[in-house]
Amino acid sequence: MAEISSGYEPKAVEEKWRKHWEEARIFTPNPDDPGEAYSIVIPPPNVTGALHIGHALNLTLIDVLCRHARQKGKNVLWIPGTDHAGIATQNVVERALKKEGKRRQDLGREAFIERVWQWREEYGHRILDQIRFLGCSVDWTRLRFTMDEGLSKAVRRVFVKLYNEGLIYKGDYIINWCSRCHTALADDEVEHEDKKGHLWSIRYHIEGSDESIVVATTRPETLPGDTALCVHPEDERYSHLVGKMAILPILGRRLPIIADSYVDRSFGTGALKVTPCHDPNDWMLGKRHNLEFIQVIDENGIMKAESGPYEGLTKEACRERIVEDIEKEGDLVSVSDLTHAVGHCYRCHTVVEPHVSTQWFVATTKLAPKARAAVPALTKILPETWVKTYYHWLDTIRDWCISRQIWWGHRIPAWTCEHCGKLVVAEESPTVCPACGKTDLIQEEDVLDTWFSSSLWPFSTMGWPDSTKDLERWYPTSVLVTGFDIIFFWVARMMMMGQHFMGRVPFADVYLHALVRDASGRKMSKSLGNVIDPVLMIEKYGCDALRFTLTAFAAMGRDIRLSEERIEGYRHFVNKLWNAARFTLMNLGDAKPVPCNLSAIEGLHNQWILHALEGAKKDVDAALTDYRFNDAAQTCYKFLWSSFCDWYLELVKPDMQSEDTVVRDRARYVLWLVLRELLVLLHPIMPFVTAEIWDALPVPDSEEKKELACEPYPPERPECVRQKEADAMEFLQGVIVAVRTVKAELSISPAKTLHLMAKPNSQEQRAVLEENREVLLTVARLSELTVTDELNAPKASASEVVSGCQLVVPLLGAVDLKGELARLDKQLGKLEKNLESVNRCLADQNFIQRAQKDVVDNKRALAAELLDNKAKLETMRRRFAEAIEEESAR
RNA sequence: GGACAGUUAGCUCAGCUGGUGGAGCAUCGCCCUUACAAGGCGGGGGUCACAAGUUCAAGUCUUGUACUGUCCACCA
Repeated sequence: MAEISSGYEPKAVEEKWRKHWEEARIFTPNPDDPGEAYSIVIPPPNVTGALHIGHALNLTLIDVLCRHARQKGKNVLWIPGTDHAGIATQNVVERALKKEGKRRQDLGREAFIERVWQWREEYGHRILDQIRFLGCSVDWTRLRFTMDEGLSKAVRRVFVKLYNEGLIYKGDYIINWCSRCHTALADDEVEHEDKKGHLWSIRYHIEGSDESIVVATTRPETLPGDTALCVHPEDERYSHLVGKMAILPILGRRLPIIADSYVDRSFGTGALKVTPCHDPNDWMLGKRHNLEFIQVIDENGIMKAESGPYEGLTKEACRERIVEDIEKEGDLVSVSDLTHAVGHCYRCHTVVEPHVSTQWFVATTKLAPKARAAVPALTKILPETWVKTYYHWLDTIRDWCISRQIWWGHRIPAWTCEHCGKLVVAEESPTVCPACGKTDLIQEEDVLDTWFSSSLWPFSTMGWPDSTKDLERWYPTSVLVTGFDIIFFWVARMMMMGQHFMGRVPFADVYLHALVRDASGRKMSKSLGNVIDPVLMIEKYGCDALRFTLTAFAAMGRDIRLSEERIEGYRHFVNKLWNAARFTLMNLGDAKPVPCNLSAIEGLHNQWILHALEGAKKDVDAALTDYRFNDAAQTCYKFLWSSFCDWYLELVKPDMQSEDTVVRDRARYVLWLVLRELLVLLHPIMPFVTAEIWDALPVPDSEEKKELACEPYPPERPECVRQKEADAMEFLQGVIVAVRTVKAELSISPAKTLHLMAKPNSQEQRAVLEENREVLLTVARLSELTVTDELNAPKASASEVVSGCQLVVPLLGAVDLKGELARLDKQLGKLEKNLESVNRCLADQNFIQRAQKDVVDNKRALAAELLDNKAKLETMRRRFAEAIEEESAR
């Protein structure tokens, strides 16, 4: 296919390659394949999810890494999969049920779970399709789901082992309860948000005395659950009351007054009511002081019988009533405004209620130290700024509440014998009680926290607990790429589980990427209406444009402010590549490229572009190795646009017109080679457009055509590194720019051809100008080029100095001479300023003596050059001023 | 209350080990030059948040201040 259309149209192209990659199973590696192992597990998106921009960033970066690793000859495995997302998925299905007027309880557990599986069958592939849509080079044959059979087996194995080791236990504890989701939540599933509320000060009378203690509370509805008052042991205001009894308002119960240094004397009245069942700190106080535990709010947020007259009220209604009642009794001392942090469920945003109940826990306090010690020795966290956060979390970790009172998830493999009360924890359902031999075994109702199965992901996806070839070949994984928002939920827990069960950390590197925000830096959210839908962006601008944008903005440790305009902007880049390819194909015609000896290649422009390509190859490789995605993208961008398109394609045009077939074939070959290697560099970032162009590109007879996705990274070509020629090219470019500048600033039409006279500063410059005469005439649009040592230019000439080479363009006809004078003055002004600062430096003896020698030498050379330029320009200015006088004299 | 980041051109951001401040977009001027108007060429625009310190030399290193943002935390 040597013909491609003039504007790049992504849709059909993408469709074609997506299908091809999957069908050809290009990304399905074999453990026996050669090459260093390289593996990544996908951060499994929720099965209920739709691709959002954060996924798009995450997946793009992983795909860039995987494709690049493949190019470097590694044996790459990228495992895709989804997470069953317990609470989220259950919520979705419950909502669907609600439309039918049913609750999950109406169906019963089994039927409900059946229903969830059905739902997953029907809708669960959406997110997978979107991963496909993004062009991810995952191995679809190894697709996993956190609830599939293998992973369930892994979960049970882990649970039982941890239980037997005493690292999983069951106990009463105050946990975070979401009364809407009807389940316990782990500490990090609670989001704290500052809310405006009130602080009520309530008087508690002291038994057998006229005295009273005023305490402040933000939650008066918990008052019926009070079982003590607490003050600081050294607080003189209250010390005489410690040990006495206070009377609970309204209910009249007697409350001991205790002392504990936990109390902050300076806050409120320095006295505190203790409600052990409804506040985590009070719970701690209750345990420490052996207080009574009275639960007054139930798991639905309704007041229990223990709350006496308030039984049956919602906790909100109860709050109002209690405040009213206390006020009536005259014990409401004051009400003030207070802003304080209130916990919300991270799934449904309902206010979380501390709740005492029996739950299962993983003793993460025991597993944490090893996971901490692994960083950075065994696992490197990048950017490093997150290491401290990781440490801090592990240092202050509490045991992990893993039981959830929902139905969708891995059911806890524990059974209680109804007869003897024996608790049996086993991988397979026991048929008889090992203690009494009876068969009345009831399984735990609760399921495990979704993150429990996620924490096993790096090895469970590779087939653990079986010993598989995949595990042997690809565990531990090379790198985990994920957002920093799940460093605790997921990363730290995978570290603990990986170390405990595999004996090795699950990944060598952890790369934490930024959050994608909107153009003004706000989080993207549906309610703000500022979400950018990646699927829509792909449809509008093409997948490559989106991918390139995300890569270009993925600077380490910095959030990304994304807007649609940016994606639109990078679409231009994709199109630029497309058109550069069109130019190349057009000029190759039907001819196949004929390789020539690169170490002896002629033509400054050829030498230069090959030299620049070597630099780009090195830079891109180094950048991707260091996870500097933005640098890799930037290098490609600059090389393609600024070097290849802006210069090389223009410089090579005369060659293409040349009668000399040697010149022409040589240029064709270089053009072909540079484009080809550039396609390889860009392919990890923009897989589609590059694959399409690659496909259209002919190969020399000596080569077999492969597909781009399987093409290795281009080899280094030391023979193409030519610094001297690159410098010469820079000079030539300077000359061309000078001519253009003169035209533009003096309002001479770019189409107007001019006579350029040049007085070179050296033999090298002379040679460069002479040897590139054709290029100069074409690209700088000259009518004539005179290279001379004797400048016999008319006084009315524009002039420039480039690297000491004097350039003069006679100005004929209707040119504004004053304009040139102004231009020269501006140039001279700039020179003057530079020279001054350089001279100031050189005049400083301290600098001369203490600075490094080469720095001083460079400065001196610079000063000399500036001085030379200045002298030359001043001469020209003088002559020019005379020309103007002569003009006006006429 | 702790911890961490950020502050560079109108906007979004690069600037590695200190040595005359960069890119993209936007803006202005000129061009439909046979790959590309989703383009080409050229120009303008910055006491690098503020202050002190180290140094011959600071956007770059140190400390402090201000503002912005994020995360963690049991202030009732």
